[in-house]
Amino acid sequence: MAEDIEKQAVKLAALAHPARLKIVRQLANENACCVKHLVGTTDLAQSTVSQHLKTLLKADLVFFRTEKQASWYEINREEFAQLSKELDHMFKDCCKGCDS
Amino acid sequence: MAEDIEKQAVKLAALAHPARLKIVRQLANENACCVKHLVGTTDLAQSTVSQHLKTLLKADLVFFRTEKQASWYEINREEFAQLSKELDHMFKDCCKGCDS
DNA sequence: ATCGTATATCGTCGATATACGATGAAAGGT
DNA sequence: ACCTTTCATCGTATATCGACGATATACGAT
Repeated sequence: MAEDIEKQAVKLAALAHPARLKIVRQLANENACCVKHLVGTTDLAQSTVSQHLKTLLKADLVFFRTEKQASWYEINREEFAQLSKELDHMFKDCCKGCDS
Repeated sequence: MAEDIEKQAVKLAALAHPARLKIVRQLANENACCVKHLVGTTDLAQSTVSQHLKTLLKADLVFFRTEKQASWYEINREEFAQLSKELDHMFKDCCKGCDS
């Protein structure tokens, strides 16, 4: 469970930045985007966007695949659903001592 | 909506730390705790715990009241429910272009 | 082979976060 | 009055983040 907390923190940290939230929204709307497209919608440098995507990828919040020269990032809806559920569970007092 | 994103990011950032997640769990289980008690359960210095609580308070994730010499921090369940809902909404593609 | 396009990574730097101990304020107990 | 308990804040040291430009890599086109 201690590891669970670490992973939760990593996921939450990955989302705790306006630029990454915007990227996630974009991905949610289009399902998948290549980097260039995201650069266009965020007005950040390409290297910065790449960095943010790496953060999201490390947190397993997005999928990655390469197609020709382009890299495609796709939203991982399951992880979001899971995280939302965990958050919902966290604040409920229904599970005193169950440590989950 | 842009402000919305900022506030979301602040809340998520407040949760994006193992120590604060543990504190929140504790608060969820006991509804409210004083600082000393939280210090006991986190093996961090008292000043560090106070600092983390300040972060949670700034993000409106907890309530604060003082009673005698003690400070009581109480979980704000509504904010958690709201955040969970927003997270759930975020990854769904049901709202293309609705920007909410 | 060379060029252009799309990305990732590196190096850097200022800003922010995290931890601690020391100090001080508020309130209760002796 | 004095001491203890409880907590917040300050100062400091260190680590991590977030941004950029520069550079490296991969690959298709010419």
